[in-house]
Amino acid sequence: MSMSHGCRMGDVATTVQQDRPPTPGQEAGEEPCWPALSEAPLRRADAETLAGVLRAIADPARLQLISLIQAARGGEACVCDLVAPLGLSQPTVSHHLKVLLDAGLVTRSRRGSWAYYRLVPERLAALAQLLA
Amino acid sequence: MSMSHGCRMGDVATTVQQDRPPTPGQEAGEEPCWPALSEAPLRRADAETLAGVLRAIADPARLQLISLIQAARGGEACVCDLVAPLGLSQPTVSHHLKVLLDAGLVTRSRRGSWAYYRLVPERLAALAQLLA
DNA sequence: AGTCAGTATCGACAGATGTCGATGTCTCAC
DNA sequence: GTGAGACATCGACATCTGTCGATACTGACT
Repeated sequence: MSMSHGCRMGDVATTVQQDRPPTPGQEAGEEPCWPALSEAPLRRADAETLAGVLRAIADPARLQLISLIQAARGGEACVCDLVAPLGLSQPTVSHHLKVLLDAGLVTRSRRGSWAYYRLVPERLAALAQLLA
Repeated sequence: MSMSHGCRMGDVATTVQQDRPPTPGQEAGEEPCWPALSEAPLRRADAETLAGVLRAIADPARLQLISLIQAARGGEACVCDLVAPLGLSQPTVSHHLKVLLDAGLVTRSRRGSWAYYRLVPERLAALAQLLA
């Protein structure tokens, strides 16, 4: 009870994380859905969850990362392609990507020694719908 | 030049602020518009601007404030109505409201000794469109 | 005038966050 | 196996941020 909106929340920091390369068909099967901002008294716990995801994109470096990944060939980019445009150190870029990954906004797939990051558009769309 | 998107940015922290009560017809005349996230290489300055607005809503207390204001009678609420539901001190609530105000997400109008806050839906909508 | 209620600002503090260099881990090529 | 390259993690640091109590401000009502 008390969850009037018909979608499960949670898993802000414990999402996708598909590190296993042999399971590529797993996709983002969970519909990304949060309680709409307009649903009257937003409970504190829900607000924390939403804020967690929003905080992930409320950073200039991470916004640039999202922009760069989306504009990249095939909609994916490896870390090595992102370090130079951002003008930040490789560890810092890796850190930001992890934040986006934990928020479920990007997925990671390793090919060889490269790690390719890809957006999860449903997640972004859900966020957008939330504000509208 | 270099601003390919046809809308002006800036004024993240120096917006609306319509404190003058005798000018009520002034509304949010400025169309709230930012460079879409999909417009290829997001420049650092633009990313900072966007992050500034996003950071304003990336906080549980402020999300609850937005929710409460929207749900309030007449679409507006005074500080006294917001302190109790949030479970935070009055100065803290005032602080959060100022953050939202500086981001242009709410407006303030004083009537008597009360300060009524009201959402700027266009601003929220612009933010939503940005992610979609 | 004086008082009081509603808000805003100030100063201080603890905790979170962005950043880096150093180091660890993994994969491929030789 | 050795080495090199790509990436992640760790530890440390400076800065930002949320929170509060104390205080100042503002308008209304005696």
